[in-house]
Amino acid sequence: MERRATIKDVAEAAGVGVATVSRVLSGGSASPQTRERVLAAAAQLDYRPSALGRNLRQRRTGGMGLLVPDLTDTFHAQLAEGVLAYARSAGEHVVLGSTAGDPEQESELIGMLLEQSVDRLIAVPSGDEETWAPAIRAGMTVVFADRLPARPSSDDDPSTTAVNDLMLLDGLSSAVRPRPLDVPSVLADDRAGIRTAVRYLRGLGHKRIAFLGGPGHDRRVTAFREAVGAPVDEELVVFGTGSRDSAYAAASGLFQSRPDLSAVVAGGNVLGEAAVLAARELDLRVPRDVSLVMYDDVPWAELCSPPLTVIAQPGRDMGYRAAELVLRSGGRRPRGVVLPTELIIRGSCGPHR
Amino acid sequence: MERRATIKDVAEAAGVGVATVSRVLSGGSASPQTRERVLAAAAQLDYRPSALGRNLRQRRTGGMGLLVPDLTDTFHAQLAEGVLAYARSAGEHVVLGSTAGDPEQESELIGMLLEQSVDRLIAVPSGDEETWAPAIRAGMTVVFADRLPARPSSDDDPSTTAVNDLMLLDGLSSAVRPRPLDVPSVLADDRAGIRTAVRYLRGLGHKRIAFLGGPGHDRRVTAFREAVGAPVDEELVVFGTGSRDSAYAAASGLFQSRPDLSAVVAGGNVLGEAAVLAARELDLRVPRDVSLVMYDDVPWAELCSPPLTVIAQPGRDMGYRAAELVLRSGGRRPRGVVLPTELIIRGSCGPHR
DNA sequence: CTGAAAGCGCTAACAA
DNA sequence: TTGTTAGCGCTTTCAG
Repeated sequence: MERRATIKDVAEAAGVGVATVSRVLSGGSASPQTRERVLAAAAQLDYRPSALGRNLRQRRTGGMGLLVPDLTDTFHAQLAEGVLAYARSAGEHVVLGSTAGDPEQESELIGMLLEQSVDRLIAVPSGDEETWAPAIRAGMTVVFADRLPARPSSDDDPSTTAVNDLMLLDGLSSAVRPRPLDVPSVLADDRAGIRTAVRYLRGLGHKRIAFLGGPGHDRRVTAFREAVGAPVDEELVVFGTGSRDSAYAAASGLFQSRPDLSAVVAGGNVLGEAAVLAARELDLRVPRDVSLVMYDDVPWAELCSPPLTVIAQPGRDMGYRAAELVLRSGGRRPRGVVLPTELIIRGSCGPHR
Repeated sequence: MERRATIKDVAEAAGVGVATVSRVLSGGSASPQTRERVLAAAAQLDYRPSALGRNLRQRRTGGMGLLVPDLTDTFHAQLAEGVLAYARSAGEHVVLGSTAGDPEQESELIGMLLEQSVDRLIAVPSGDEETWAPAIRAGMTVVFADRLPARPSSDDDPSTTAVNDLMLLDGLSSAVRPRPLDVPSVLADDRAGIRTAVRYLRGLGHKRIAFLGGPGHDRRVTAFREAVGAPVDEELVVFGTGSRDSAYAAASGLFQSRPDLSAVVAGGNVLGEAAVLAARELDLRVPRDVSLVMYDDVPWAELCSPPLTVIAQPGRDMGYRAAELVLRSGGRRPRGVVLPTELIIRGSCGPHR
């Protein structure tokens, strides 16, 4: 690798000082002729400013980090494409990490980004607020996408609720709970999406509607409970851990333990996939025996027979907006964004029989 | 963002010189007690060495770049997951770019990586060898995955074939063609995969087998032609440009213009998707009216009715191996790797009728 | 075994 | 408008 030209080389070639080169190249003021000469010299030497020097000087790497649980989940891929699209238009780079939904890996990746001085980060979080506190404390600009980190359970670690004698108690509550992270986010309107789906199924005559959830689907479950109304049949609310296998296990278990259910709402495309597979395996026909609506619109939803009715969320847009937020938050702390979902009716839901 | 501790802070706290801290932290030699004190001070200050300083000093950013055409193509997502997995295990980071199959964007991204001094790059290339020459010349270690850049067409630019009077002609051929890029690669055994698929279809009695290709599928088309044997019915070999729309158009056009075809081999999962959609739209039943085998095994292949027969290539492994290659090529120029494919027979192929 | 010092390439004061 | 200079945080000779 032959040494690349440095700013010094350009300065010499143009017969000016390095500062002038820097100025010209970053659009500062300079006399037309100086500018001309610098530009010529730079072109001549095929000069490309090194981000290394600049980064060190400015104590920060440009670009942004992007942390998702799993790229083979098409929704995350869509989100990533959105982020990349905005980043490209802004001339910034993206450092990608995939966490497998594991808070520990997430922490490590945050640490890695910190080490690289990447101080902007978009994440589909897996860990809870405790996982994320270090990043915030370190001064990273963080934007959450698709979901928020869980509040740490208040009785998780009793020792933290013990009175610390150096701590100024404001006498409000005995359980001292940190206040929620103040981080902007780009979310889909899960509540509306789920509600619409449940109402749709209700309108079709379904009474026993199940919810198949995964990690990070808390807001969706809550919306589901709310939409079906009390009393909620808790056996009809089941969870996988994020992997395709566990999603399949959850779906299959659900179908087998509650053959009386007539519809299921899958909280994400991996769970929807599992539901279709499990139903087929158990010889349940969709929608004859069971109606299915899946969160996430993905290209293959249309390939199923029948094509899947879905709650579409704009994955790509969400990524795009998140990147926009994380790059343009100039000191301000913009509040998050909630994007609309849409119920796309295809063929996987039928009347209750 | 409160200033992070620097190596200097640690040195002071430990009462040693910065060089000593550097040595201890990178496993150099030091007396046990010195080491102890440095480690203690570092822990105490929560010191994390900044990659910025190190990078500048070593004139290179660690990590690697990864360029793929489109992450929502599940194969690329699998590949990316493989790369990320190896990178994580090696403690390296990954800068991701998506090119949309556009050589120009690819060039820009290469430029961006060069600017960041990322000198290792894994790519599913879209541009031809000319696009890639700059990266190689700049001294990047590149590894191609899934496919190789096309050789530039020799009659592309007639001026390059003119005799340059400063050029030493070795008198071999009049058309001076640059020799192929010497870049290691991780490929699937396309030839075997396609051949197996074609033989399988032949065995089922199919005579008019079509190939639905996309950008970068040259090796697959060649294998296809070879497998079906001369004379090849050229109307049965059609291409999309990479987008889902164009894939659909190609598939639909193929089915409509040649209703006599009885089987199609899709060169990638996006094309397979398009074929399924187009067939359904035209009321062609799979496999009754047309048999389909798709390159790439993706989770949704099993969701189709009937489940798709596929030529599986190990996307994740390919990414993993590529990352391994790009990181461990210590000066050596390892030859590439070819991984086996597997024909997974599901339900989308039937006997010719 | 350890420390002092010289940069890596760049930008931002500060002077001229 | 320009040039000079002082670092950013780190590694790495080179002396001691």
